[in-house]
Amino acid sequence: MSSEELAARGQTTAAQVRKDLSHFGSFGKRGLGYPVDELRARLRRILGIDRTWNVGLVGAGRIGLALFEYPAFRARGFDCVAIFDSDPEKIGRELGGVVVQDPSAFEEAVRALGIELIVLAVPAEAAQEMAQRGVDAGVRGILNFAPIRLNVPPRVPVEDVNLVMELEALSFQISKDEPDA
Amino acid sequence: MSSEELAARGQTTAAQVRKDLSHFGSFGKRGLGYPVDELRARLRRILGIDRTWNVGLVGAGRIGLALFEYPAFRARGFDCVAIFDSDPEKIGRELGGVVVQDPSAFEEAVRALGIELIVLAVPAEAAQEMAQRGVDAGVRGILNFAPIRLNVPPRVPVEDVNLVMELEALSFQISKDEPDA
DNA sequence: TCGCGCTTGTGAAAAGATTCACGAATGTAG
DNA sequence: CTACATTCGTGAATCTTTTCACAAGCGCGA
Ligand SMILES: NC(=O)c1ccc[n+]([C@@H]2O[C@H](COP(=O)([O-])OP(=O)(O)OC[C@H]3O[C@@H](n4cnc5c(N)ncnc54)[C@H](O)[C@@H]3O)[C@@H](O)[C@H]2O)c1
Ligand SMILES: NC(=O)c1ccc[n+]([C@@H]2O[C@H](COP(=O)([O-])OP(=O)(O)OC[C@H]3O[C@@H](n4cnc5c(N)ncnc54)[C@H](O)[C@@H]3O)[C@@H](O)[C@H]2O)c1
Repeated sequence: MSSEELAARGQTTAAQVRKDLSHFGSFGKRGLGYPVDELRARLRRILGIDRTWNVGLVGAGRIGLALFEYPAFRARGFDCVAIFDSDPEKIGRELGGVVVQDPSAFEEAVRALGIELIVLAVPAEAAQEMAQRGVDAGVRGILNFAPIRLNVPPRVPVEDVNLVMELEALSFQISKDEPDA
Repeated sequence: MSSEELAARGQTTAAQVRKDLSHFGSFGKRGLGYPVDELRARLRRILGIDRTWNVGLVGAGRIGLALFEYPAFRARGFDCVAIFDSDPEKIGRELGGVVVQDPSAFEEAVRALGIELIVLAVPAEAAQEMAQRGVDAGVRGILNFAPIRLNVPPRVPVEDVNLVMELEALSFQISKDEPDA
């Protein structure tokens, strides 16, 4: 497949595709394009998704459960192996083979199960504490839904999901074309 | 408040704050900094969040309901005034004052209620169709959770939320420091 | 084997974003 | 009223990203 076709599929340009790929190596064959299967395999390796990641879910509330039940994560190699929630009502309940645990078991479970990524879906007040405890226990990356800026060492990447801001981005794009209301 | 202090809070630099703001006008006073209340008011206006937006939720599944019950949206001016789902089990149920409707009522409701934004939380197969129907009915922006690229006219902004990619971004950042596994 | 049609990989150019640095305002204190 | 300590707004300089454009490589068919 040529960079031209990859670009069309990825909503970008052929030059961009080639430059981006060339940053990681030389994948294509001149006159022929890129061998799709091999390219995918090498990109999976570069992205670090050529393996399974053990994920811990912190907070079994509305968003946490929606995520846990979303099959696409496991299908893409992100395996939620533990759930933690402070609500006594929820502790002990089983969800798809995983039992909700008390947060006091967090550090132990991170180490025992080899959890490298956590999804933080707890109220903002609890997020910083759980992030810190996770990092101390060996967590290497955090997907954060709480609307606060987490303070963690720079070696631990954090991806923030802020859906209110996504809506605000829409409202800005819509409003900016209107001189005045 | 000075650009220095704004920068510290926003994880950026003073020069960046000043350049960004200057792009929209001249808000500060030399020697003094920016008047916070007025700055906030003017930024809200620029972002288009100085008013309420009527939002329609398409798909009352796991993620859709989690979003609907999330109070931060209404608190920030995004008011979910209608819910649509094709599941007969769900149609007619009331959730926080809003009744789940059959998708056949979609266009009518968009017009009647003045829905300008929709949240697409339906399976990927249904997303394009509902996007198109929304746009035809007058929807002006789409927050899309379905893992497909929507085809809509350029005047309608789309914000995609792809949580698998967020996790992949973490795995990449973690893996890239390791020469080899 | 040679020529031809494609397509990559990559320097160079262009465009875009960030940082620097300083003149011009602004309030304050004496 | 003047001197001074601040801090904005903004051109110029720097850094980054994207786009351009083309030599070099590849397979194919004659
Ligand atoms: N619901 C949404 O659509 C949505 C969207 C974006 C962001 N968020 C954010 O995600 C977070 C969770 O939102 P939610 O709507 O799922 O809230 P929720 O109240 O439904 O769930 C939070 C869960 O966290 C648990 N919890 C509290 N403290 C805990 C701790 N220390 N350890 C483990 N569990 C703990 C609670 O028992 C509860 O079950 C919040 O920060 C919210 O701002 C939610
Ligand atoms: N659950 C998650 O954590 C998650 C995360 C990211 C993205 N997504 C995406 O969000 C979408 C919804 O995911 P989900 O987990 O909530 O799925 P879900 O199956 O729980 O919910 C989907 C809902 O949409 C309804 N529906 C189907 N066709 C419809 C139509 N034409 N009009 C109106 N409603 C219709 C179904 O009846 C169902 O209630 C999917 O595209 C999924 O890939 C989900």
